[in-house]
Amino acid sequence: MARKRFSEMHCGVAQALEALGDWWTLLIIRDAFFGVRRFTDFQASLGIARNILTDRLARLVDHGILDRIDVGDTGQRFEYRLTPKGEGLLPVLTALREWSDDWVFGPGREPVVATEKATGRPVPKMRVRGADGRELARHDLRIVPGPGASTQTLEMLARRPRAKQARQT
Amino acid sequence: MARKRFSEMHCGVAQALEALGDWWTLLIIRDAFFGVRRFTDFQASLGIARNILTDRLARLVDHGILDRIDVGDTGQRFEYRLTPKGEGLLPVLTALREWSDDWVFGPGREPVVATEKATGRPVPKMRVRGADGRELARHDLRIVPGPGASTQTLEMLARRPRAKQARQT
DNA sequence: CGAAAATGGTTGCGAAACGCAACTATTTAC
DNA sequence: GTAAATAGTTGCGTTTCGCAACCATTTTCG
Repeated sequence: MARKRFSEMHCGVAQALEALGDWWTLLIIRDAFFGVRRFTDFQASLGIARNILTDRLARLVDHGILDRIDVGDTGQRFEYRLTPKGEGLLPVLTALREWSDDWVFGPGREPVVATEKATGRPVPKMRVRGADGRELARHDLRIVPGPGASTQTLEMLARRPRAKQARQT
Repeated sequence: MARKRFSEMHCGVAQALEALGDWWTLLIIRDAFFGVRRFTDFQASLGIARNILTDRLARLVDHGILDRIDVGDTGQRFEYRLTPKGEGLLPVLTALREWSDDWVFGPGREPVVATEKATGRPVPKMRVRGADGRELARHDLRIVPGPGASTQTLEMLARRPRAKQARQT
């Protein structure tokens, strides 16, 4: 058994990772956001092996992230298009891109910039913000059980993690 | 050759994926955000194989996302802690969790909820917003070359993707 | 109409990655 | 001083991945 499945983990991050499958998946979705729809175009754009691409596309269709529709007039010819669920991944892709803009490329070295089509102005960076609009950092947050919390979730949240400071209580 | 490397792709999403490596990596980081710091605790929390955990932690340290620090008073005892670069992943984790809240669990079934420590109120969902604060969807965005654009980037952006509509020009 | 190219895959093979269990070497607790 | 905890490493068998070759339709072009 090579890959462990995350589906049984009752955690949003794990569930998202389960659906997105592996790294190729997000690159496929990125291409889909750019307007790529055809098998051959994904393959040429990403350089992914064809059998893997077949598998990933099928998995994305199973998860309701892409639709596979026959656009052939007489015979069949397929296109893969983002569903609303797939389009909902825009914040995920944006967060990933902005993170590498900040921490991999660095300011002034961004390979691409997102702008508003209407105004041409750059899109401000996405941040976690409170109800008052102020940016929140890790320690400003408290994760509490939600309406769908399982016992597994509860015990995970109850666990007080050890750290060096708390060694001699 | 099993895994293809994304490092040579001049794309922010690909670069982020390169650094984050594979799915375990983000779960490790999620645990780190929850306060987990010890090898054994990561292992117990995730159920990850120990050799894989060793590899992933080392890779995260190489990428500057975690620091491995010796907290031993006499001998050595290690802890892995998020660096600022690692803490910068908060929007990525948040976007993933919110996506599965919206599309996997559904409203009213969220396993966990992020609240503001100061007020106790739930943290509003993160969205891509324009300068005027309005939410932007996929088609409101235009991706243009940034200051660090390579020829590879330019030709990718120049490519007009085929779609069924454009078949008979 | 007929040949060639494009499209959208599937199959087989070798290499790399993964999961599991066992083992090890320090360090800490009792 | 012995036992347990910590932080790994090693070996082995299974799974997945990348590559190249192959295949069945469908479309294009002369």
